[in-house]
Amino acid sequence: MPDTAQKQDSYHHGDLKQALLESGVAIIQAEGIQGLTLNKVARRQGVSAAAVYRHYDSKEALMASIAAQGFRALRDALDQNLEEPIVDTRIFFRRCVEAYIDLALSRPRHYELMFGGIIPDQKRFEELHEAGQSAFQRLLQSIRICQRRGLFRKRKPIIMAFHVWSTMHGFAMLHISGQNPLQPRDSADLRSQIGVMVQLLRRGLDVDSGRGPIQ
Amino acid sequence: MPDTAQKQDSYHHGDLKQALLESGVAIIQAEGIQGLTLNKVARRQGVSAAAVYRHYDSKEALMASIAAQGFRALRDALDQNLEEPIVDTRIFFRRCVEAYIDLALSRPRHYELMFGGIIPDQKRFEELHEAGQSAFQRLLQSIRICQRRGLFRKRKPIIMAFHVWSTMHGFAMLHISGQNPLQPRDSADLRSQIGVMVQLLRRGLDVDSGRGPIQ
DNA sequence: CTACAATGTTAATACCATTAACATCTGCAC
DNA sequence: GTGCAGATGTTAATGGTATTAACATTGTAG
Repeated sequence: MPDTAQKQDSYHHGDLKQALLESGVAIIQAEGIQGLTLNKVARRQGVSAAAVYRHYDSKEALMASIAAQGFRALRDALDQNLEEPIVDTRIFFRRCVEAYIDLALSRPRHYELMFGGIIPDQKRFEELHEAGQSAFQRLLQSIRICQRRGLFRKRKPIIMAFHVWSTMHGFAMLHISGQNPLQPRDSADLRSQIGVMVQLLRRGLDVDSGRGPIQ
Repeated sequence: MPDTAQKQDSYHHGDLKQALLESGVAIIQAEGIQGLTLNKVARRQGVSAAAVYRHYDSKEALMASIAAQGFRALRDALDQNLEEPIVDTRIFFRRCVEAYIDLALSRPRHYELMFGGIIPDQKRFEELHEAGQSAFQRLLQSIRICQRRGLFRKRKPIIMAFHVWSTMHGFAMLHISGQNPLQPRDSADLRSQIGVMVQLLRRGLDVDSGRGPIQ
């Protein structure tokens, strides 16, 4: 039997918890949040709906796990960028933003679950809260690198990180919900639009170039 | 009978459509999107659940109307700022951003309904689509004013407007969902955080000050 | 081997959205 | 005014939903 231990024709499933999570992700991608149903998730694994409750306290708890998985994917995407050797800081920053947006747009329904307010008090779910924090930590670290390498001013990095995050998140969310007024036709179009965002962000955050203090 | 015609003890309600909408808004504010139920909306008006279907095709259609109402409120907030005499363009822009954020944070659950992906294909609902467009138009106009008055560069205003919108929207959404890492304690704290955002946005968009072309 | 914990099952409950069939009211043609 | 048509309510039914309780099977620690 391969790594992912699975039993055939057995009363017990093997690793139902993980399997349910994967089914949940698949359903959300295919049918959106409204389409996610415990019955459907269970049926997909050939199991009764009540079986879900042996692994998740509620539908909400399952959704929280699905959302957490999304945050971990976000963290990994940023990590991957952090691991590559940095030759040009501007390119490093651009890749950071691209990694975020690409991930969000590649699984739009999943992203909506993470941020759409479907799960009210995210802090109630330990796993979800941690995953969210860890993703933000990677962004924070990326910002610090941009500061250290002289691309950004040396103000409180957490403030800058939140600003970058806001912009990326707003872009992703508006685009996903069909409210991007620029309506990019192809992926090259989208990429250049991301380029503009990166440029405007960078101008906002870059080192002072002969400008006086603000206001 | 006064303007808003209402009948007492009558089989017919008077203006049930509008009343249902208001109930829906109230429920969402109080209990969140999950708490919105046709039964509850109807009960609140002392009417059967089926009565709702005389005015809205589906629960989704009611939610679309509620969301549209939110977009109109957004439009009105921006309009109000546009109507005031502009003495300082920087202050005008700051007030524009403040108006947006204040409105979003004053009715967070409502805002989530508008943008959280709960209503999948917003363009299916004429009223909703129009309301969204009209709100964006006001933002666009505000940006044009900032350009005309020399605060912003004279690039395509739609690009700048979308960037500003992304940032404001991301800020509002992250804050609402409890993911603002700065955790402002009071409204003064929040206001200064908005101030930072405005400043960073403005730096990104302002007229070139001795900088060469980018990249 | 045996008892127990883990992990499945079925069946029941209460709520939900939606629809069909029926009831009442309002307004308009006459 | 009379009466009819359409608008706007009603109740009752259907099928789906989350959740729980009571029961069944299995893996495993002793």
